[in-house]
Amino acid sequence: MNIRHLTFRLLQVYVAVVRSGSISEAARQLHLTQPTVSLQLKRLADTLGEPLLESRHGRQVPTEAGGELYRASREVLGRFADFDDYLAALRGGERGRFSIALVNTAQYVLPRLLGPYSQAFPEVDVTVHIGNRRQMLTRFERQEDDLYVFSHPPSLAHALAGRFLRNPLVAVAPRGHRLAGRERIDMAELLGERFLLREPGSATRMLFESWLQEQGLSLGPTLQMASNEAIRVGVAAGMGLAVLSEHVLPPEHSDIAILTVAGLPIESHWQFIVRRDRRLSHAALGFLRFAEGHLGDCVEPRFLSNELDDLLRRLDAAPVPPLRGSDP
Amino acid sequence: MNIRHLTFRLLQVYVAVVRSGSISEAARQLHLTQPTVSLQLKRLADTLGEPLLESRHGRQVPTEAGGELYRASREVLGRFADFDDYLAALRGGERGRFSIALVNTAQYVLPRLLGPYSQAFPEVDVTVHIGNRRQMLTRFERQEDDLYVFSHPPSLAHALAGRFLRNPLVAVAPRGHRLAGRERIDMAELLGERFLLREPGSATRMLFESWLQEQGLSLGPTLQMASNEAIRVGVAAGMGLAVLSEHVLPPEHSDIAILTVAGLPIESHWQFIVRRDRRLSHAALGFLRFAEGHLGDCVEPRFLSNELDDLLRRLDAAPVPPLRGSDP
DNA sequence: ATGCAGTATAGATAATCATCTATATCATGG
DNA sequence: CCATGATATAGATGATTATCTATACTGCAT
Repeated sequence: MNIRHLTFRLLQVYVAVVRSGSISEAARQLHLTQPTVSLQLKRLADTLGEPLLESRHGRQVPTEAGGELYRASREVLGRFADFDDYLAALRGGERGRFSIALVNTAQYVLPRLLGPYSQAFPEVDVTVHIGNRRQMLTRFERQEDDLYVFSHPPSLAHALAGRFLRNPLVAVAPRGHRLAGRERIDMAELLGERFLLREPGSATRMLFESWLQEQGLSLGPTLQMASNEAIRVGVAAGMGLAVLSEHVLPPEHSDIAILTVAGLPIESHWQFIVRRDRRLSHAALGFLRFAEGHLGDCVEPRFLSNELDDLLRRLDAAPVPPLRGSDP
Repeated sequence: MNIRHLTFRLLQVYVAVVRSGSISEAARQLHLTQPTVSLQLKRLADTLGEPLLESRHGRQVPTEAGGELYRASREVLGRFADFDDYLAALRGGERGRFSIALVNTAQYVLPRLLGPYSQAFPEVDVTVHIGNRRQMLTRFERQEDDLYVFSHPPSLAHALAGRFLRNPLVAVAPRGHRLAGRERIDMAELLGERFLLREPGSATRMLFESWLQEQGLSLGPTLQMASNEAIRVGVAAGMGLAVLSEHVLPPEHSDIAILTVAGLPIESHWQFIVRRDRRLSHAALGFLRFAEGHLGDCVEPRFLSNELDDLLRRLDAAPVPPLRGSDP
């Protein structure tokens, strides 16, 4: 038996004949002419090198070999029908996997979205990578992930972006700070104090520093800590002041005060970034659609800024990369 | 996904690529050129409508859909490899089925052959049909069986025959019969006695009657019984005489005497008959081969008359009917 | 940067396939 | 025995496939 000439179509035809017990009837069912089916059967029997059917009392009945072929065919066709279902689920975004890379600060909010999403799509494997802005940029350049969350995206030459959440940076001080509660503090009044800063490469630090530069200000003494949490706790403990994303503060933050500094909060937005040169996994697309529809249910209204519909529209329009996929 | 254009060959190629992680390497293994394999992959991805491979660090790695396709392909190819094994077993006669139709009298010997055979080929299903000559002729004409055992075959226009066993018909009488033990009895001396005969349509009866006709004799009173066993018991009980196949008599038959009538035993041979217009099942062929080789171990030497080698040779030479098989 | 190994694309060709119509053969049930 | 429905065969055709050689692109290692 030469498997090379074996076609799934051939098996389908054969199964139809065995089922109906008649070549002509199978031809009708398959919308083919009777000679076509006859010939297909002959080819099939030729490639297998065994007779498959006998006509008994006018009905086509499988021989010994034919019976086994029928069983094999049904299994095999069934397996590929399953595979087809799998593909459909994959395409519908109900199944599959995607990876998303978050800038550190975003990890305080994104779970609010990812939680309900993976509740709704339990068959999708999500991998979340977290790091500071610089690390995310590296991942982005190496095309390691399906989705990225940045506040300020890198060059959008090969990517599309869609804002979805406001990310205000506020100045914080320990609860009992002398300026806590005062209106319209001037930033210059704070420069003498020690500031707790994230590491270079952090988006929060980058935004803060460029804002300072715009104002023509520069900081006094600083202390560097590579984690928002550590900084928050540090501020509460009186180590100094800081500028942090409002998302970092717990809803009730009795040990920390937000200072109403003129010019603050620094407004920025988180956005989903999608590379245009990498085929977006169906699951990732499904997640974006989910985010577009359910963002309002997952985050506080004051942070809402959902421009994902626009992103999705542009993704639909984007030229699809070739089917074999490209290098990540 | 359009299953119509899916080929087993295509899956083989795909599996080779996934296994080796390289298109060029797969091409080498398959004795194809690299562009051929590239193109096959493209076609495969096109018919499935999903990218299947991504090149990661220079290796071809399946995507989500590709991984599932790989699993499906392996299962499916494995299933057909099994089917191929099955076919091989079928062709080797190690497996399958055949039916054999025996003239009544032959049922006393054939089990000696069928027993060891089905011991040796436990995977073969054998169906044995038993009846008198007339019934066997009907089955033969309707092509209902793979093999037939006759003493005198019907027309051999569409069949081949091979003798394998002597079938002497002897005259039997109850133990104490007046002629028991006498040498050279003349048949005429017995005609006054009642003869127990099989039914018309029986081969034994036919042979006996045509022998009588040759001798210019005719029987006196008769009694008809449709079974060799019944006749044998009847003779032992003194109901009359009979002419029976020697095979019908048990090895020790103290209650019955064989009369040494001049011109008896009537010599005949059982033969296997194979229709030439019906494709012989591999299993049946295997049985004939087994019989040819093991007949000597299974029956008493004095009955041996093995001409099956000749039959087998002629079977090999016979033109093979078309693959789809013909009507039984 | 340079070259190599791997991959993709283009263009060509012979083979095979799927499919048709038309016709012959066969089997079966009145 | 014949009419009818089922199957096989023949011949034709356009589409698809398998496969090649030649060449272009691409990314990694030197």
